[in-house]
Amino acid sequence: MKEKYMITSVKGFKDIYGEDLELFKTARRVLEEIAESFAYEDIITPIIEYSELFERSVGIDTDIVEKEMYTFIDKSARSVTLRPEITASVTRSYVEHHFETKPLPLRFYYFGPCFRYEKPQKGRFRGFYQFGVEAIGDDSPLLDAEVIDIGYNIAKKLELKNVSVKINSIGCRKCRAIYKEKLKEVLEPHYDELCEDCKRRFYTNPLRILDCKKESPELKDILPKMIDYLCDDCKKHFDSVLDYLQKMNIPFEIDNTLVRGLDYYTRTVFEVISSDLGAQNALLGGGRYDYLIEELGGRPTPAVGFALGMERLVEIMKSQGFVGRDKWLIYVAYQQTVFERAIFITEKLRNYGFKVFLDVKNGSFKNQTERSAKRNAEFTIFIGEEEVKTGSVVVKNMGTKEQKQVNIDDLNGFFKEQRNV
RNA sequence: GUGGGUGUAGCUCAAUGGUUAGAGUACCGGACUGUGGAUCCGGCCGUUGGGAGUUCAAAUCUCCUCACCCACCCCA
Repeated sequence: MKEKYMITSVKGFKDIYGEDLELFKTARRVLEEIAESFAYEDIITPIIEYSELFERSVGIDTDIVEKEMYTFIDKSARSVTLRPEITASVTRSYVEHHFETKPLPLRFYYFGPCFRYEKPQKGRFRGFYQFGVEAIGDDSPLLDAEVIDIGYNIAKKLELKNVSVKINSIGCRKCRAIYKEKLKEVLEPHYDELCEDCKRRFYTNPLRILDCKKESPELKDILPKMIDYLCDDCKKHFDSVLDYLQKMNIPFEIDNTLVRGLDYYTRTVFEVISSDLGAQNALLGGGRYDYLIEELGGRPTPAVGFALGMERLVEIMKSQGFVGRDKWLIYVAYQQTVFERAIFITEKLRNYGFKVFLDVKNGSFKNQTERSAKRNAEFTIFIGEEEVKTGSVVVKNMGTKEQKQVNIDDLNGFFKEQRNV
């Protein structure tokens, strides 16, 4: 009871257990099934990488690299980092193992923990799990649409309410550079009207001013739209992605203010957002990253993907009353005098594949029935001297309170049948 | 890094600056060895997050600090 010296989990890191873990596991299973159904292949990469990987991929000027990485010097004096995201690792792996010699595009999905040293709040932690997909080696707009389709299917399969798909194009390095200049040109006369954050953004990342919530609508109205500045190829690509989405019956909203904070994105960017998430409303986010592979030393290779926050997904499922609890449990109540029969039947049922609870406490049947109820068992089976004589057990359905005598040899069939009801 | 909110028993919460900080719930035991989470009785549970100060007297007032939550920034 003395908690003075209690050691807690590290700030921003959480234990996952109980109901949350059930949802977590259910979600993970569904995500992987969907990715597999799109013929994506699993890949596991290390949770630690040389720091340079993220500096070159995520971008040296981004918040993630500037102040959020768990970076340290290992015993051979190399700078290593706990991964803040996984796309960089997958592309590193692609280059390192010469995956370009395989039939392209390659399609991967991944799942694992990530680390960012941030101030925790709703939907944001220092240790969190990401699921994601990456399709590498083709610039077809159909591949963009396919990746978005996976994201949309996740929401559909898990019956998520209040979610929507937002999409935008931020162009390639040619047209985005032109757009940035134009944006600054228009903003310059209004520099003094900008909020403190935007004054900084004006120099670091002017695109960010687009989605600032503080700026006046009048100012935003005069800002040029990226779509109007896309080069012919980017425009064609974006229109084609939208066309595919329509043909695939995926509802979406074009959001001209959608820009993303990682440097590697090009052309298509998208998010699936939920109103159940608070300020951190993005369930998943991603886009195209056509320059990343060559940035990491590979030959120029276009790619597209997204990452999804598991904790956020679980949060949505919880707020929508999703039940993931596996309640299938048989509680064995027995009289102490027939323990041997009880343990025999228990093991038999376990071998049949059922989840069987054998209490270490014995007590009266009343007592044991109470314990069974507290454990949320679906069934209680009673084994006493009478049952031993007749070679049967009494099975009680704890939900309906019905009970019936079942011959020991019929138990497997009986419970199999119950499970299918 | 910057703001705001909250810290009292495992959990949910009480307690005008004034007895030994209390309830409910959970847990354990008994009533109770052939059937439901009940009821009754009993037990266990606190350096009031931590530290300093004001005061005859602090859970309560002041300051500092820590933790959690929420928001900004940014992101999954």
